[in-house]
Amino acid sequence: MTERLQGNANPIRTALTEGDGIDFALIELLFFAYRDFTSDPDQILADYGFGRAHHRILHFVNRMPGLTVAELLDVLKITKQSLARVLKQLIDTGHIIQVQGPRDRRQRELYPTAKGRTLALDLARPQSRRIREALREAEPGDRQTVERFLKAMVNPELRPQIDNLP
Amino acid sequence: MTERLQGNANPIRTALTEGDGIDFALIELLFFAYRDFTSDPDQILADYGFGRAHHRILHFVNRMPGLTVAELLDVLKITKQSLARVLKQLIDTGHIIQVQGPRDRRQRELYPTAKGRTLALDLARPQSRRIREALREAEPGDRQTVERFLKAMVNPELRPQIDNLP
DNA sequence: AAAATATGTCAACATAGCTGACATAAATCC
DNA sequence: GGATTTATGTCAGCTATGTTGACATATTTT
Repeated sequence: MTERLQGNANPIRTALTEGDGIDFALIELLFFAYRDFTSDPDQILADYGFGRAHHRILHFVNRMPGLTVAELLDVLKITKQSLARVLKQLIDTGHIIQVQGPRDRRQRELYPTAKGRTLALDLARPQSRRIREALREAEPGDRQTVERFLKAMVNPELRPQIDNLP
Repeated sequence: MTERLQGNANPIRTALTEGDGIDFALIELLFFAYRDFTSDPDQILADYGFGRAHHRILHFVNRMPGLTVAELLDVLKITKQSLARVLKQLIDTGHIIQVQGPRDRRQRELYPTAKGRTLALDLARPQSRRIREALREAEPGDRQTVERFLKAMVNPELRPQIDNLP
């Protein structure tokens, strides 16, 4: 009665395994795959003093040129204050430019410059190469299987975001 | 000659597409899938005042009970100072306990407590459920296709880390 | 006994997120 | 046409998680 006053502090020496009803294999594969997938662009970004946040903004501005600040916030799911700092840097360095909305002049349409387009491609290339390598020995239908799985991992209400891309 | 003194600042109005030789479909699917995959545990962690860093530590301590601090640093690829702060919180809250290494008494073996095991399971369950749902209408071989793809996305030299898990 | 190793700790710093409050210009509503 | 709403920007302060560098302690190895 005198021991373990604040809860059971005994070490558990057995490992959690698939036997516990959890799909650890895929949980861990997703973790490791994403870690290395993002490491490629991270190295390039470091040369510019940029981070992953810059990458995401640059990516979507290149994929959806002319999108507004509000639309970008919706895709990234961050606050405008958080976006502002990073976006400002991309504008100051001439990777992105803002154009006043033609219909609604309150809006700021975001476009890449030639410089921003080049960087976006430089960042995407090693990621695309990694994917190509990973699929090199895959069977014909495998690519679509992977696509279907990843899409099914996305919240249903957010899947339209994916379909809206070119 | 007077305009555009500092580089071409013209907006590019065309979108980057698959036609540019980049696998945007899978790049974006990985981004969205991972974003939502991590959102499940993030909500639970917030109740404890924990973040993703706590989750990763707790996960691997539960999957490899008795691993040393050095081994954990190797898996997580962070500095010991960064680990220390978060690990200390998990120890102070009774989720993890340290045991002096039996052979080498400099080492600290890390074990989950019953409380830490419970939380690890609570965090893994929604992720596992999401994966199960995503595979619900998959064909028999599809799971292995996805596993093979994700593993192939990991840096070759780091794949042994995956094989070392139970 | 000396050197190397495993861990812990202190201090200072950077990035990228957050909340809350407030400002401005433009569009919309009545 | 005045009031309200909307899109964006900005200031200030806070948090989480990472970094580097320096140094301390205990223990093992040489």
